[in-house]
Amino acid sequence: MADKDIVRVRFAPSPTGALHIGGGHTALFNWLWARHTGGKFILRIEDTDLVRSTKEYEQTIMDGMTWLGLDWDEGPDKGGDYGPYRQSERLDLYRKYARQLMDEGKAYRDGEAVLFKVEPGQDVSFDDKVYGRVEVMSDALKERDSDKLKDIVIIKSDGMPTYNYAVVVDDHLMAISHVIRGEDHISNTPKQILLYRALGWDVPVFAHLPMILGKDKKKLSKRHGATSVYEYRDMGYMPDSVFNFLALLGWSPQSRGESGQAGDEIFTRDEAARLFELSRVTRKPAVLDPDKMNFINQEHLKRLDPMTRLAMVRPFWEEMGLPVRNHEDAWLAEALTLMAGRGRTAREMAEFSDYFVAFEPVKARWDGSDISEDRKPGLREFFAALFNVPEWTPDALEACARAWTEERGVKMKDYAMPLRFVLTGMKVSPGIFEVAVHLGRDEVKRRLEHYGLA
RNA sequence: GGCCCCAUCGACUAGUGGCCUAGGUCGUAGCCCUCUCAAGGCUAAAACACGAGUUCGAAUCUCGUUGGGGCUACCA
Repeated sequence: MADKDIVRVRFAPSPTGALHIGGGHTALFNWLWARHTGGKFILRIEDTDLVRSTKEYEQTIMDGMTWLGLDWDEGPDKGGDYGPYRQSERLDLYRKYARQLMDEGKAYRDGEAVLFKVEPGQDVSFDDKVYGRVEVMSDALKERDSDKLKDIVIIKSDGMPTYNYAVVVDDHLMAISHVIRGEDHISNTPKQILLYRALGWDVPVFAHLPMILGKDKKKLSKRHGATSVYEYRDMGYMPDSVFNFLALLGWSPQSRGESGQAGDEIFTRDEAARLFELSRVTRKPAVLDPDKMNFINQEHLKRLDPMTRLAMVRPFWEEMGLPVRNHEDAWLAEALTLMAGRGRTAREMAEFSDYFVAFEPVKARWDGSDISEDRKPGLREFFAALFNVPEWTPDALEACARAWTEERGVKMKDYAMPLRFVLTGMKVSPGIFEVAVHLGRDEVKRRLEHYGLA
């Protein structure tokens, strides 16, 4: 069969919440492997938990994946040759194989439920692509605090299949070649292997991924702050950055050259897909480091072309209620170019550059009262000199300011800082002459006049 | 409790017996640059959990200890 060698991987979330950072990590590695090998990436919705699953969450998860740039080839919304892709729509399949197992005497009814009989003494070890050989005997599948072997529930009393059973039926029927999932599933694998064997099916290749932990080394949860990918979006992180950051958790690009130097850690999705190797995935659980996330985001922000950067920042300016529409896009984009390297997220960039969009925020945070009256004449003189510069460019303004202050034996700082406050209302900003030039003579004059300095 | 997995600087990691007086990145500290803050450049501090063994030689192999994590649901 020609299909035999093609890689088919899947991400199988439960629609019981938004796309979690851990889920995103798993989806990402599946995507990486599919794209690296030219295989297929399948999205399957595991909605057998009737009480917790909702269609809204299903959509939210798909939106989250799309935001991250993880496109799938087959799924509930796209269809495909192996559908349906929602477990709640595959109930007849689960019943069919449960019946087969019962007919063969491998499973039995217990009330409304169906249990699979676990026979002792079976070697259910497997070779994990990441963890290597995992040795387990079926005798380990015991009841808690007891030596009794515990049979596996495959159909629940409500008629729905259990996770361990449905996943086997679906992965086989959907011709999944590699099961790439979180390390927390390593203990479930032996049970699934038992089921594959009983059904007479080949087991897929398993590859478990290290867990993502919080700063306290505990499994990531709400306590740790942002846990859904949307929270990262709302904080102003770029999808490319979250992707890049997540890819670096449990994997690193091959060192390049004989120098032993590490490969570049800032990369695009396509570069990651090209470089990705399942064999280079780590086993150690990884702790999420917000500092590194910030750094990676800043790097991606820096590499953006001006108009795309504007598209990232604009929503935050709008959210702040600034009159973004009063300006040309190119002018706003240029303002953000001046901000280069300042701000680690789009939100920070928006907050640190609000004075370009409007004068109101400046007035709101600085009333000018900390400039004493006796300093004003000198400042007015300085600003007047600036306005006399024929060429309104950063270099010309700076040259003028430098000459003017040197001539009088005063510090440039004592004049540049007041100008900074007048124009931005902040003590930090890009080079103040660049800001002045970008705002334009008229606007600078208007702001100076407001503070009685022109 | 039982079973399974893991263990290199604060964090992410490179490393598969000699190339390691352990490399890179983030973060931290200092210096340079400088109208501020970033950015950028340079420098520094910072790790093989512990104990046995195998070996001429161990971060790398084996065993044990300790410490983490996961599973042990008619949740997924």
